[in-house]
Amino acid sequence: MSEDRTGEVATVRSARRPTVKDVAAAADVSWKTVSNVVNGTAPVRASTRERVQRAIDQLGYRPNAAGRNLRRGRSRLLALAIPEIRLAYFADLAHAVILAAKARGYTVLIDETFADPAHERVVAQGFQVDLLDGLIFSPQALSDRDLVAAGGRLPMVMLGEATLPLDGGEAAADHVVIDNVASAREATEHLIEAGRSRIGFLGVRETETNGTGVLRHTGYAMALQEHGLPAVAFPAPTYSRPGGAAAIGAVIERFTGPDALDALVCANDLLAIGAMHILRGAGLRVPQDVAVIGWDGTEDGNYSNPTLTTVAPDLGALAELAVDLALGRVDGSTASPQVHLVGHRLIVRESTGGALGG
Amino acid sequence: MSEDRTGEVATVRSARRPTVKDVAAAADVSWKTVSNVVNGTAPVRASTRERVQRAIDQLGYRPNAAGRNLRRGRSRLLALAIPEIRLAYFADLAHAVILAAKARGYTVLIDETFADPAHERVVAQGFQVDLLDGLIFSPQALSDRDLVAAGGRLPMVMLGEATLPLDGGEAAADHVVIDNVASAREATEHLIEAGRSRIGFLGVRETETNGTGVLRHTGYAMALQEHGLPAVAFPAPTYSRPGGAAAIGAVIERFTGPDALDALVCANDLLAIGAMHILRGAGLRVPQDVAVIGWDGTEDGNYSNPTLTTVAPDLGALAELAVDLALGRVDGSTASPQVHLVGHRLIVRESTGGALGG
DNA sequence: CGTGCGACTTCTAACGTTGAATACAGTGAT
DNA sequence: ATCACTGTATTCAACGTTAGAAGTCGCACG
Repeated sequence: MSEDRTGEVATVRSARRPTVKDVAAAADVSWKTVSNVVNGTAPVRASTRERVQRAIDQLGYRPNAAGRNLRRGRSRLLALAIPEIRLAYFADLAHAVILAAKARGYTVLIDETFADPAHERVVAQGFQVDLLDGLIFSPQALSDRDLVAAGGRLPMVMLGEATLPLDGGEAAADHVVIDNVASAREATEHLIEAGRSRIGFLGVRETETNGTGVLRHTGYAMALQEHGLPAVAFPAPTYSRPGGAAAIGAVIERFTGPDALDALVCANDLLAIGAMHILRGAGLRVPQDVAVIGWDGTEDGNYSNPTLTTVAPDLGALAELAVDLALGRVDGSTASPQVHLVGHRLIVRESTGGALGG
Repeated sequence: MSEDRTGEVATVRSARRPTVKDVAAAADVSWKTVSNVVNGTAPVRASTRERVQRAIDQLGYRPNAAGRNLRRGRSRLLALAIPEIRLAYFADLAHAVILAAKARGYTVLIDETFADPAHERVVAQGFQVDLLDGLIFSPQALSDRDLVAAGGRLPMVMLGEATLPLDGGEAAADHVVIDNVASAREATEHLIEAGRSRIGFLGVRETETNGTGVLRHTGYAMALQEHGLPAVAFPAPTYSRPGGAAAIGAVIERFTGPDALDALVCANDLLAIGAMHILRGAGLRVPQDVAVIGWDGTEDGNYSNPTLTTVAPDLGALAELAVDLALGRVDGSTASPQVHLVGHRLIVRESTGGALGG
């Protein structure tokens, strides 16, 4: 009850940050008792606990993370490495990962790799300084073998399969992905059922041999082949709106004339939106002249004009699984690395003939 | 030259993480020399440095952040607290902050507050655990006086003026903002020059008395008053696409009939896109029937249909200034808190009669 | 030949925290 | 009164790093 005269629970600010010892002195107990109060490590008499708590509030004490981490050997920090946060899909992903991590008492640190191989290598090694408990990685430039080879002791979970071995070989690290081939088949079947027959694909990249784009293209090609329809693929420089615009701008003549394409499967929503932008500029109507479909289920597509049909991954499940796998390895699990599939669903909207939607 | 037999620069992985002492043993030098090599603290002979470096690479040694931070009293971590990363503006902002921080040797940790007052208070106190060197905060629920009062010893920089005192009083913390009143006047003038006379505003919020939305509304109202035109404001539940859609959906009759509004100033791009979505659903054409303008300069607006006129803040400058201010206070500057303005520009696109654009 | 310098080592201490082991009451049973 | 016991509270040591001081060694230079 030795409140100071200014009354209330006044926060006292001093130059130096208070340590557990300052609190101990203020509460007239040993610093270990303060630690026990903070961490619930050992039983503390109610009256003592209150006294300590009051001192903590008064001094504005908060445990120092460096000291704690050093002692505990854990930082409760997880990094999420993605190509670029401005891409809506990765923002959605980051959001889901942040939530999943927070639910488990972890904090997320975001690293943008810009698909730079050198940077990805540094990330795989754990950021030059040993700070993290785990890493969730959405690589773009390097394969998972490269990364695991470069990699350090850090528990690492991969997202997307820029890195997935096509040959069915064992994964070098845990992966969490949607079934890209299957979803691409569904998406393409959807267009065929809607009566389209000259269906293009946008989003292969020269530099990739087994990435997401390649797998989606594979599913697309399988569906077309089953129906005896012709396939045609267009490369995209980047998986972005400008990338989609540039790619389609370069081949716009394929959408006019007698053999004009009447549908376009795009490797993601951004490419689709960039493509639609150019199609519109060329006087083509979506979906009347060209049906368009994308991936990722970003909110954009629900408000675009026309609204965009898309394959939406179950990001919540993906993030939770990724975080659990990473933290599992933090706690010493040594289960052999696996590829884990999470769900997806096709959301039909205007761009393939669906309704406006909400 | 005591390479092991497997040759090359093989990465050796052991159970325990190597420490500076392990490296020292491997390189046959004192641990102090290793430290000197890592930090460049003292001159080391080139040959020795190489030997140490080889040991570092071989063992995969990376300095332990906890130990280092504890000793140095710095973590080189900065937090960016924003309402939600999925909102494109905040993703753009995060990107800019991450870049600016990285250029200064800092890493960014992102916290989503969801505009929750309790959470914002915890953030202002520095996250329960003393981990950060500084905080860049885009508050939504609380005023800056609340936050500074709740706040701890952490250098804090505010973005946006959910918190800016209207009375011209001294700021309680550093702020970095664009001139919202002026930019709103420009935006509104732009519509007036384009011949619009019944101009609505979307994006006031009941709970705010001096936030961004309020300031933009102020500039809007000033411009209309100067031209003797009537003003009408619509509240928005959230600054999001669904928020904009819901808000305009509720007042859609104001856009039809004899007194129909012919322009809409929206407090941000997301509201504008949500609004355009509903207008389209109601059979109204943008810009022919209603001109629409937003804020933030997000990429969406450059690919929407129609493309969206917007006020784009200079995010690069904003982020750099914010980071510099935060780090300045880390290094002990005690300049009195100020409001710093950064530039903005009006980008005219289709939604107010401009061209399609790139 | 000593002096001075560069390169390195050794030693000490400290950052703030917490697990383990230990001390100390007070209580109740014997 | 003695002993064991339980509930509290304390002391000790260690996590990995780096700053500083002081000392060692060899070599070049005056």
